[in-house]
Amino acid sequence: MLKNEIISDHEATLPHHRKVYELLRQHISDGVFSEGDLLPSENELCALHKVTRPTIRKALDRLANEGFIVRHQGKGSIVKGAPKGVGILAMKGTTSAVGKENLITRIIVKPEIRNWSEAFSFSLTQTEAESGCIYMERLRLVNNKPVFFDITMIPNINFPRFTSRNMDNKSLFDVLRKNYRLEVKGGEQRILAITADERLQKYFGVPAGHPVVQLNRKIETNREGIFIYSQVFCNTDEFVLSGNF
Amino acid sequence: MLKNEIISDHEATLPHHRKVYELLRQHISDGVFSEGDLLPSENELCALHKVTRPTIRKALDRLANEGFIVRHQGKGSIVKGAPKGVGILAMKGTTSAVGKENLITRIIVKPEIRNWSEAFSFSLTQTEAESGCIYMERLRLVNNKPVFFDITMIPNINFPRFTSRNMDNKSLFDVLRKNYRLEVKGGEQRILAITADERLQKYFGVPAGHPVVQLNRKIETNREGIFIYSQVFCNTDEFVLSGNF
DNA sequence: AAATCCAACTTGTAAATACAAGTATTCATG
DNA sequence: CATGAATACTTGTATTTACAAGTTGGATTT
Repeated sequence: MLKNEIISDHEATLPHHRKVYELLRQHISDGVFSEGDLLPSENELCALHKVTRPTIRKALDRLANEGFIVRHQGKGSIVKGAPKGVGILAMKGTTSAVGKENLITRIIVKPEIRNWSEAFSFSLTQTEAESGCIYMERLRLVNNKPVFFDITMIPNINFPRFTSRNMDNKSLFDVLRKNYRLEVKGGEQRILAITADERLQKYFGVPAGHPVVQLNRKIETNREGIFIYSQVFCNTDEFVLSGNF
Repeated sequence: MLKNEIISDHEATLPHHRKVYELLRQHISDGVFSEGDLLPSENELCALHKVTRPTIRKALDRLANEGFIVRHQGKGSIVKGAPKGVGILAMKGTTSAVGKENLITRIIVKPEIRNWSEAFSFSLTQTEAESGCIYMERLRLVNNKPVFFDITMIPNINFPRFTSRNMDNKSLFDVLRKNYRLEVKGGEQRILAITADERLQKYFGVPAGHPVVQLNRKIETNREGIFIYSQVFCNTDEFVLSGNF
């Protein structure tokens, strides 16, 4: 395995099945394979990545489990497209389809170390309360219209260079997964309807009394006792929150 | 493998890893193992079920993935307890815990055969549109305060005596599952915030302009092409919509 | 007595192999 | 030409073997 020696640190330590998973997932997301396409057969992937079938199958197992592909015995693995919203609500236009190119993220408060003020309506564990948190605020615009305003808080446990990372176009979860091996598993969410306060009126450009969806989420990760807390406000005038379950 | 020969048909056809999974899952649900317990080690399970480690690991993989257990390298697999809510939003009080005894369902419109007016924001398949639908409206009260108002529409495909069933205290899904073998799998939901119209003002006892969560859901079933459509309005003043994902 | 090391666990990764079962194509036969 | 059988794929299941890596507890040493 000469090749591994020249690969950067955090990638070299990834097990093979994981690397194959990441690559295929990337390719599906990037559209190298599109919906309905037949993935290369397991044996072809074996030859490609120079690993054995159990290793490839482990990668495909996960892709199938997460809804990226559907496997058919005797036929092959068919690309399903987007991941099943892992409970993370995606947005869906009521008028026209919205591609990724129309989504702009504007950072209101860049990631910075803070003390926990509160975790919305959720209670913190002691270890979380003791360490500070990384705090950020973002505004998401679709077709140049502000739709989401979200506040995210992550326990401050050894994320080197995190606050200096450029988060503009990357998904926060992607950064955490690829660079820090922090994987989102699931969580709890609470939904309520409120009327826009002054700040939301300003961000969304809506009058007082305008109804807004508020979403409080406590998201589990693969690290024991580490949760990501996020509060999302959504102006559902033109775009509704949409998700699979 | 003498043992397998005397096992009933549908169990005999299950692969080993699946049988081990089902058994362990049952044992966790039944409390044979309780939360925090250490599961038997993989090698012990191998000996117990007379299979090899990869087979056992495949069963444990799934249990871990579904949240029944958490695995720790060098330590063992720890029982986590209940399965995660499958995304169906339950309600959670902001003030005090709410038991089931405080939930009352009031039927506004008893199940009746109608033509499809519309499936909220979802599009209907042709077969659905051709057959009529079973329509019902319900109001749910928690501690005698109205919290949910929901409209449910089900394709009218051979549900004998359905419209004459008493739905007062039974869950709609339970009736469908037990009497008609129609099982709910998952689905798509769209969430938006609105202000209460006259009807909701009346039902919820709120003033005009009051924010309300609206939930449009298209729910998949085990029967191909058969979906249940439901529209839920929720007054989140005292109770918020809460769910796991 | 306390600290250290080591051995005996645990789960994680990976290979090589074999056969079963489902699907699609090809080719021979009617 | 149409039908059906053979065959060359595909994924599914399962074993065997080997070593890596994390955890625990006991024995040894200081």
